[in-house]
Amino acid sequence: MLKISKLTDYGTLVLAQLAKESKLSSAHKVARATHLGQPTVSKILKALTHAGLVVSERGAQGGYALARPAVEISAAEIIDALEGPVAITECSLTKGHCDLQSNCQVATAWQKINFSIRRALNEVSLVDLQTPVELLLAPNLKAYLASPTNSKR
Amino acid sequence: MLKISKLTDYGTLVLAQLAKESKLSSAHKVARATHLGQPTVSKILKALTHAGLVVSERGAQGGYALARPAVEISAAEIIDALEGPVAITECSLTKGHCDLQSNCQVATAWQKINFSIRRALNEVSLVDLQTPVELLLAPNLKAYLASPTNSKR
DNA sequence: TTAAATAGAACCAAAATGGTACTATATAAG
DNA sequence: CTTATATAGTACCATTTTGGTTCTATTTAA
Repeated sequence: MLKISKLTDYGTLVLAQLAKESKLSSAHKVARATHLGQPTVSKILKALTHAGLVVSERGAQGGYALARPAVEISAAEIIDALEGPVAITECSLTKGHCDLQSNCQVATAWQKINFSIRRALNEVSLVDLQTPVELLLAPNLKAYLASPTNSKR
Repeated sequence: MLKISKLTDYGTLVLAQLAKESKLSSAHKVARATHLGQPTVSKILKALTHAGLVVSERGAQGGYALARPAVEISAAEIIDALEGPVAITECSLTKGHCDLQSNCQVATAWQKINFSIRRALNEVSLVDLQTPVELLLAPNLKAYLASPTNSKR
């Protein structure tokens, strides 16, 4: 269904919350602010830390903070951090019993589409994701949506 | 993981196969040509028929054929047919216990991204998907990939 | 009448997902 | 130096989704 998982969605909330704070925030605090379960928030923050999007400090008065300015955190990175590297449809016939190149080329086509989507997601930053109202897409996608061919909703 | 399911991938193979034929093809025949299991191919063809991408004729000598020229079948339609309507990350807080508009706006952002991806997929036709070698993306995405900012790699 | 097909539903195993729990470790503060 | 607070890491489990099969009913050409 080409959907973003709940975890990733939550992750965005969590990151957006961190972006609002200048100091370290504990998982507990973030959980309260986002209305999410604390264990879940912890899990997410661990993953985000592991991916390098967030830095952590252990011990009392410890917590989490964005590793970089929100502008420098992309949607693609968030997805990667929480859903693992984008697993493109792997050719299910890789085991050698596929002689029809034409078929494999089809698989490659999806891969390219996926790759292009990734590129697009690369251009969307956390700031865009938390921007309230307006269109927040990568420049070219913005233009794409604005083009007459695609404007009739 | 933002991945296209195997079924959808298979579906593309199946559709591409139908595109090669001018007459009706039985599920059995398509299965042989694509190296997929016949029951699986049948299931896929049923779904594609249900979605109106394929027409069917029952009885002996029956089979399936594309309902329209391959150019008029989009990647988005294929995904819709085999994975159901694109289920965007639904706001998990819809039940009313979410007062923080700021959070809900974040959810909306993903929805918009998803929507834009859909738009892009709309511009990719089955013909593009079976085109062997070259880039086969929607015009603006093509331009996007070609732009200097994104061309390294 | 029979064989070749699709239609439709139900079913099942395996994988992915969402969420929780538990143990270990680090650190600030009393 | 002890304790409370906090993250790190792992493992676990229930639920859902996915991939694939099977079975029955129906249609139609020969």
